[in-house]
Amino acid sequence: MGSGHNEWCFPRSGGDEVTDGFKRRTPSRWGEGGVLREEILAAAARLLAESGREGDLSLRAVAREVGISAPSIYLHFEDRAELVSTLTRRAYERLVGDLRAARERGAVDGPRAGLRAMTRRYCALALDNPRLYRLMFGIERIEVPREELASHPLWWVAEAWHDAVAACRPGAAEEPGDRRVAKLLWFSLHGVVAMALSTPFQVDRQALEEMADDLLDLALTR
Amino acid sequence: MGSGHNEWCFPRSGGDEVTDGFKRRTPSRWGEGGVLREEILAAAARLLAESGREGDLSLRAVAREVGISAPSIYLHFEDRAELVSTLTRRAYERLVGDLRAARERGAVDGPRAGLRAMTRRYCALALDNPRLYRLMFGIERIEVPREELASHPLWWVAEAWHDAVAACRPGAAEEPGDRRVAKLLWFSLHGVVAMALSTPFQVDRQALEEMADDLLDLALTR
DNA sequence: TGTACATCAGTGAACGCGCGTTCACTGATGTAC
DNA sequence: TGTACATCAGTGAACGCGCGTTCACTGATGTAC
Repeated sequence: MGSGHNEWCFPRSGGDEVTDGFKRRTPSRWGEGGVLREEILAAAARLLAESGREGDLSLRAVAREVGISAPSIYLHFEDRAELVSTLTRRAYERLVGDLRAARERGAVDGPRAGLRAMTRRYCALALDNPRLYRLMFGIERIEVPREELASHPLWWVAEAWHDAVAACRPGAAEEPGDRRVAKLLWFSLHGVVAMALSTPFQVDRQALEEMADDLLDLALTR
Repeated sequence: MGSGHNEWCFPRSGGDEVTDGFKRRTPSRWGEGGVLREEILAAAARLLAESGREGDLSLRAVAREVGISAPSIYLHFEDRAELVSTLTRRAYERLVGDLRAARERGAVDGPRAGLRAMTRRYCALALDNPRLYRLMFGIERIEVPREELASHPLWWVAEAWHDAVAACRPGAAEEPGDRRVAKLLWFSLHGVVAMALSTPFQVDRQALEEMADDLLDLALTR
């Protein structure tokens, strides 16, 4: 179904099942404890991608998926909350990186082509990683704690959009206008994507991209 | 904070605490069992409005809120799922009714004013009932069972938008165009509203309405 | 009008479950002398 | 080179919790005769 290269989850390691006789995971070498930390994050990402929302992601399930005991997770994360927040933060980082890279590639044909490429990439990533998209934008947390407001990773995403939009509107000086347009474009795009994911309306990849193109035209025209 | 008339939740009955000595709820009269059913739904709506997502809404909490024992709920609902689905279905019904009513009131100044009124109402309802809005549109269920697809209440909402948009574009004949525009408008509006609710970006009522107006202009222009 | 009985609305106690987290432990890997 | 010890990575058993659901019950309200 998917072309594959858009997927953010990690392949299962797989070799472990063969050595089923071992009860214990052979401990990492000294100083290599970090390896397990990554395995845990990968397993959590896999579970999330396969089914469920953040709320359904349990420490015990993650431990099962990795093949370790549940308490082992506490060697690498303070608690469940830290695991989840690490997962989300990485998702945002990766998203922003991907968006910027896509824009850069597209921008060889001009800033507008760059923005368009970014828009398409956004759609593709959302369609290919629906649960991860929901984790980031699914209105999971209606109230964000005050102290997180300023440093919230969503601002990085906002910046990426702003940069891409500003490049298309060289009528400089009026920066607030750029911000406004960028917000409108991104938010609208989010709406289209979110509705496409929540499914009753069948929106295939092509229809989604058409709507995205429409939005882009509307936002930049006039 | 809120003006009040937009809120969909129900006031707590309140009198019960006084008669704290009673252990048992005095049973309803014969044939009046339905009363408790409504109380249960109201309590569930209240809990949902005050905090939490659908997943956090537990039968036991609802029972506590109503002041009855947990098993009593089974006299009125098959199981938890039926309670929740009843709640959601009503939310959709109410939403559609409200949107149509708002449009009708606004339409005395023409179809476009009607659509505009509907748009504003949509924003207001979402802002005043964020959890309920999330219950309806929060991408809670990424995969909807096939058999629910055709009869999903979201289609009612889609119809309401389509009707309102079609009235503004008397260039009849091209019905697919209307559908397309209606979808784009609604989905975009959803995106703006959803982002406003998920908070890191402070979008107040006025900013939200401005963005909504922009979307309306963009969707209907050209 | 009185009495036996059916019906209805609601209850307390208990079930088994998976969860996050804590605790005292095991055993391999490294270091000091 | 050998031995005692510190350190590190990971574990099994147990805790208390709230949950959805089932069960046999209670007691008031109505009906039949």
